[in-house]
Amino acid sequence: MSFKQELFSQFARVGKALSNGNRLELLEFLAQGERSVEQLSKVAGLTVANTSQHLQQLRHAGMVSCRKEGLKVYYSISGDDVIHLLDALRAVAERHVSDVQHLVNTFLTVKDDLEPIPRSELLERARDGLVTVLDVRPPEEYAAGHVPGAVNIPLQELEQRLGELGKEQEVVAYCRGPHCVLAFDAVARLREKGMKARRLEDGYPEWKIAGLPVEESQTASPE
Amino acid sequence: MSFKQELFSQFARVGKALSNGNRLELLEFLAQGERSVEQLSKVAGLTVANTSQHLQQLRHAGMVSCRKEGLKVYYSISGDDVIHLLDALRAVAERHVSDVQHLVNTFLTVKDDLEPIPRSELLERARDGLVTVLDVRPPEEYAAGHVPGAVNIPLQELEQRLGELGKEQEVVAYCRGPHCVLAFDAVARLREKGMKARRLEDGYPEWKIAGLPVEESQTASPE
DNA sequence: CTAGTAATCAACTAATCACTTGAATACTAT
DNA sequence: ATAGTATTCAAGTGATTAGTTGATTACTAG
Repeated sequence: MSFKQELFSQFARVGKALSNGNRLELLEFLAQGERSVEQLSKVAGLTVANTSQHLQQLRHAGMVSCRKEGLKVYYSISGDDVIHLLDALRAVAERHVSDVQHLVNTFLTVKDDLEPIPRSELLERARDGLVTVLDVRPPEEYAAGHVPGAVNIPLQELEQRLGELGKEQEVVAYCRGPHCVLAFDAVARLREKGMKARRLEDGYPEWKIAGLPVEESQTASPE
Repeated sequence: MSFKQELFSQFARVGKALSNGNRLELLEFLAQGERSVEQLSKVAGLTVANTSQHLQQLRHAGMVSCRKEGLKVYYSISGDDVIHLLDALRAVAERHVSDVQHLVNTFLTVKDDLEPIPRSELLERARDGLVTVLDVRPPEEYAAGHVPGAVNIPLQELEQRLGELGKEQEVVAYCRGPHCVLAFDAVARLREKGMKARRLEDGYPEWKIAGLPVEESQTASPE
């Protein structure tokens, strides 16, 4: 029954795509929207050639697709099922691998205080002016699409631009996904300054997939 | 930001667990219920030592847990989220990796005729006596739990025991999971004999997770 | 205590993988 | 054409992985 083995090794090809930390990081960035090879290589801290190789593996596993436009090649996640797969992977890692829990716990000062706010709640509370929505991703990613009304302050600039956020107002921060550290970090820093801050559950890709409204800036890269 | 890298490599550990065909096969068997190392090694066609090593990797990734009883060590899937992860993996592989589709297509004579029947439909149609439910897994797995009223005829015996299935009655076959070949094979053979046969969507683990009723025989291995 | 069984461990080989480097391709602008 | 840029290809190296084999541990039955 060689058919069986063939089949399992095809599945394993998808598994292999998930077996490397750098590839998972690339996938997390790609979950934001399409990106060029160069952008991805910078953000993941890899050489361009290496990034290209990883992307090709992901493409062979059917997880990303690419589109050539002029000189640049834009890669993107090839379907919502891939995002679901990534979330399922995260769920298992988070629930079972105690090291992950430990990492998250030690990174955050107080865990229980950091309950994320559900997506469903955010929209109405933002509309009522009860919270300020803070997008801590880099401007390019913000431009490509963000939660309506969100203020964009990249993490590096947070300390200087604290004034832009109301001292009393509760801040809800979000970033790339449920385990992107940016929002965790932002919340931790805001809390250090004595501000009320929470994290949005998950991140922008999940928000978008959930069918909630998004806003795009004019400088956005083409979708 | 070494925290980020740590985190991604923890996720990658789970990904690595999914990166080998034999491990995926072991997981599929484990999705049926708990199994001893020896059972698993036989069914996957691996040596006991090698099986043990794979199982330990899975355990490190938090995907399976084990329980020692006397001489034997019984492994089992450590949570429903693991089954969801496996399904998400399958979904991506199936949808995107054209080779898988090709494999499935060539293996089955006519694809469009082989639409699986949804779980929800099966129960009522079986109750009304419209279909015969056929479990083509080995007797041990059948004994450990099966769809109520299902007839157990392992694939090898199918040809001889054809008489047990009504000639006119439609047969719905199921096995271990959405891509276990047993049910595909059974349907193909029954159709060759001119019988009406379809596959149940997914397999037994998904049935059980969906909270649908199951039946257990007295010879079942402990759950 | 002894023999026997289930599982794991330890040491090893062949294969695969991640990453680097330098060259090649594909496209754009001058 | 020519130079310049983004990406891919090809070849090589060190690290990791899959699987084999034989020894070792943990337990049971006589």
